[in-house]
Amino acid sequence: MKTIAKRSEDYSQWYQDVIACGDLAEHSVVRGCMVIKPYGYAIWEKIVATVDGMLKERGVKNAYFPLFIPESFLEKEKKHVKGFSPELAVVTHGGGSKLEEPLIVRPTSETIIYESFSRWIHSHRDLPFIINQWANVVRWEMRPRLFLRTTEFLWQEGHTAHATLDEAEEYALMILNEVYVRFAQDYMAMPVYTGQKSEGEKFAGAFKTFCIEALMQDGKSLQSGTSHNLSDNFSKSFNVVFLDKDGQKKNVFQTSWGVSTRLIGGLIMTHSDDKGLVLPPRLAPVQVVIIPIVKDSNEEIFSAVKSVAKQLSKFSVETDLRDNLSPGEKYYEWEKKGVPLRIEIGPRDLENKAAVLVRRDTGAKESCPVSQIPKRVEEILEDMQKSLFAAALKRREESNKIADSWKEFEKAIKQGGYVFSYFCGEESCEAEIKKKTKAVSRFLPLDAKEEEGEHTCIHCGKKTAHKKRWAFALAY
RNA sequence: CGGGGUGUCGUAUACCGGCUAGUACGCCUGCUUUGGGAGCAGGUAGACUGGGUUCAAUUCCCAGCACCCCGACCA
Repeated sequence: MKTIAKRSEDYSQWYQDVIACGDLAEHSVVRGCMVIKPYGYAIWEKIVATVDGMLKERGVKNAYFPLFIPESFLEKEKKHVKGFSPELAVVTHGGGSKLEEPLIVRPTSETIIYESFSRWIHSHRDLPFIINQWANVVRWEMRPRLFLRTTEFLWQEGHTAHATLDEAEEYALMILNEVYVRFAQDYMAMPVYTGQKSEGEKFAGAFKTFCIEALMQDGKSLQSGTSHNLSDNFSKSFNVVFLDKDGQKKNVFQTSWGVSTRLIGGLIMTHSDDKGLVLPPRLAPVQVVIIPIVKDSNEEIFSAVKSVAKQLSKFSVETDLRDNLSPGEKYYEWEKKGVPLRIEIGPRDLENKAAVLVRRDTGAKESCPVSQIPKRVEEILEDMQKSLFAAALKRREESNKIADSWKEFEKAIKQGGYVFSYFCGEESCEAEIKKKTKAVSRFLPLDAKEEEGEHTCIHCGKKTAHKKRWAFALAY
């Protein structure tokens, strides 16, 4: 039987074991690519349904653009192509002959979408223009890891055009705060910081990159979603112009934003334990599993199981009636799959007109009268959703550190978690910090208060531009 | 892409320059079982790929590929 490594002993192995034992995904025969198995894909489908719903509530419309992008398109935005060229997959042949112009398998779709924007947008009346697509993208990453960094991954990418820079910024932040933060915290139960990326860390071609960032159980940070204010960087290259109210032709200001299958990696590393996957109730493909404990009177037990399942029809319920497995084996199996709540019904319970409810996160067991089950299930799932978030938040807060000297900084980074320090923001300085500590700046917190006075960079000692401390951490 | 490591049934492993590649778990069939990884019986399935050395290669050598770890890259 495949066993799960302990987090404390081999975190990386633990991560892979949780995925294998949870039956989420496996490596494909193609380098760096994964096969997302039905149970793992069901989680993704829940993510898609929820995020898509949140976007649509905000007036976002879905569309679909080609997988292939002419090479010349990428080259139109210099920083963009420079940032992405090392990781591109290029198609040189099609239909048995060499292509006139190579096609890039999209690593992201700004270029091909903005070519369409240039033909679709004419007037200030067309703005804001808002499009999203759910798609696969390909980035030839050097070091793939299931869900966290795969050669091909699934995501949504939203693209907008606005009349002004301020409006673009506002929109980028709206998506970040109202969609990504809320989804991460309310559905994934994963606490996130919002922040702005440094020059060195921002998206290739962006004016500003905003992010949500979450702390994993091994003390590393995971960028879990991004929202970019692209300013008019791309609209100049792709000639996306509109006739403004004042009769002037102007370039649009743009945003792009995305979350990907990486979220599943974040979900795993936020909640799961040494027994396997732990899923927040709101994203669990199976929220409740009912396991009969069969003695002689099978029929009676089975009908009790079915009747309880029927009462719980508003939840995703699975009844495990397999007769070749002992109850214990079923417990282990569903625990590895992270099912939030297990209900056991056996002869003893039948006598008491009750069932045993067992929570996945705490292992707490309780006997519950049959008539109360729907209410209790609802309460427990809600409580679990909240307490998973609270536990993750507590873990993050307890590992947060402030460092105002280099010595403190080096020590704090080694301990894991976020380290908050003043920082000049310069790329060269950041590169040196990385060389010395392996840590990089993760973000300049959006909601932190500015502190009066002059501040100097933790590393180079230069006066800082911002009156806030940056968050540094080891990162995925 | 640089440095290191690993490739044996689905998983974990054993042995071996030569004989039918062994074991456990899994899986399949049947019966008996079922309150935390059940029992019996029968069955299924394997040397990453390609070259080389050799009378003989899963074993030794080389290359490729894949995975893992450390860097650089990254949602």
